[in-house]
Amino acid sequence: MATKLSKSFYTRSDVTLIARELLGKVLCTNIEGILTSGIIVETEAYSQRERASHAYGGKRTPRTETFYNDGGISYVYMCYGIHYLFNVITNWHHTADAVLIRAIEPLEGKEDMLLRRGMNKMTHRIAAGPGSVCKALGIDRSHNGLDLGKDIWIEDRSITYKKSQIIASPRVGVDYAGEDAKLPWRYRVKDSPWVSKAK
DNA sequence: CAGCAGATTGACT
DNA sequence: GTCAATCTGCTGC
Repeated sequence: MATKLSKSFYTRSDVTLIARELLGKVLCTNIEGILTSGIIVETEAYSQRERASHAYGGKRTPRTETFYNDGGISYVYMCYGIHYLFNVITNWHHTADAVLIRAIEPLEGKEDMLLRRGMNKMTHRIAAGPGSVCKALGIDRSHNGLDLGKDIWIEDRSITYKKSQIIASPRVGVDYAGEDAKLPWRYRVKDSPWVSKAK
């Protein structure tokens, strides 16, 4: 049984709750006629209340405009000039919260993921890490600010993890955020070989 | 308008 | 373990 998550899933106010609930959901893309999908096994929460977010303190710049929409749309941006990172905007249009998808376990379209990644056999690194996820699923800047539903969407296939299987830890790569860098807003599935390397 | 730093990755010493 | 790759958008002059 596969159901697309409804808008009301994303517009709730507790971004860390949404980040946790997204574990086990299935991220699907249909880009250039190629269907690929995978179970979300690692996420991070970002809120305008803390400095690690681009939209900290409600800051508005051309790049963060996407945050100020209702939940349920995509936020894709380029980092280090090389990698795309895929986020889901949550909360309502006055609050700039988002969940970063960091790792998936491939389901459909594995061959195409390998092709996009330039790999010839399936390894646990195929979509471990936010840049890798985007590359494997074919997500790029043109998918920024889209409603989740047509090219990119998330399904509930009744996969759930127990609380004891979900590990919360500090986020990586956000040291510049000072004290906020210590918030345990990174969530991953315990013992999953598909998550990115823990630091 | 120039300079800089970044929610990363993968190749190399 | 260390470091370069490479582009966008923000900050400051």
